[in-house]
Amino acid sequence: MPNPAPRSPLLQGTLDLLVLKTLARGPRHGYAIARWIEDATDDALRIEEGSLYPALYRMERRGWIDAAWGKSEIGQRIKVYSLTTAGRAQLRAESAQWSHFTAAVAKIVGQP
Amino acid sequence: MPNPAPRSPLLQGTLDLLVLKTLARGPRHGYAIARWIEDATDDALRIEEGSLYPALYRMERRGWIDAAWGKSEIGQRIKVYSLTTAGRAQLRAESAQWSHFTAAVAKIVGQP
DNA sequence: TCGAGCTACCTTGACATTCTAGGTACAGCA
DNA sequence: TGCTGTACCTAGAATGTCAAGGTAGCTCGA
Repeated sequence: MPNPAPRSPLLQGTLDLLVLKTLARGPRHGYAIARWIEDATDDALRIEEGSLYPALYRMERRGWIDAAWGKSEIGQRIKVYSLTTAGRAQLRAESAQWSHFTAAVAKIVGQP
Repeated sequence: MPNPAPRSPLLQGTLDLLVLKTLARGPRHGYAIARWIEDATDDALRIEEGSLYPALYRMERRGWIDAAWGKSEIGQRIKVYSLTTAGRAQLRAESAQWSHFTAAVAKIVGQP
């Protein structure tokens, strides 16, 4: 008896790349990063907060991003993230890896 | 102190698609599926046996593939997998999902 | 003034998947 | 005889994502 299929976790391993690339356009706070990615992809990519904040924490721990507390225009406390030099290198590496990977998948998937 | 980065798990969620697509070319046994994917991608994709066999078992349980014991040309016992009708539908669905997803990522990643 | 709704952050626990590292068995060959 | 390659399998650990909760403060309308 076939079990139902859960939604497939394609985002796995790509979230870091997306966040790094978003921060490459300039510093942003967490919530804004998620909103920007969703907007830029017409909601094709939805970033859950339960994935985002652990990811940001992880990347900070690895030295790819820096965090600084600040205030939004309306006075809310926000945590602003920016790319470090190591983060920039990581972005290049993950970018290359991503295109390498998709090219390989295309060799299998992209044919009759 | 920055921690080292482990290799990122890009394959996550894509293995099923790769296996389904491989089986769409005709029945194959597990080991041969892995070899074929590695060959077709010039070793860009490496399929570990510890990932492959659980994945095959999973997909069989979900009714996407059928398994049958057989013998290789040199008399080794092999387990030959083939796509079911449900598997063919799943392949179409995952294919569509994959191109949808990569297109969305490209919107973020693929620009200056 | 009270509450609803939004921004913004965070955490816990469950879950799925992959990988490492083992294991078995047998065939062919040196 | 022992090595290499084919072929299958599994246990345990690690990783990452998600659902679902929570906090706090601001704005705006009733």
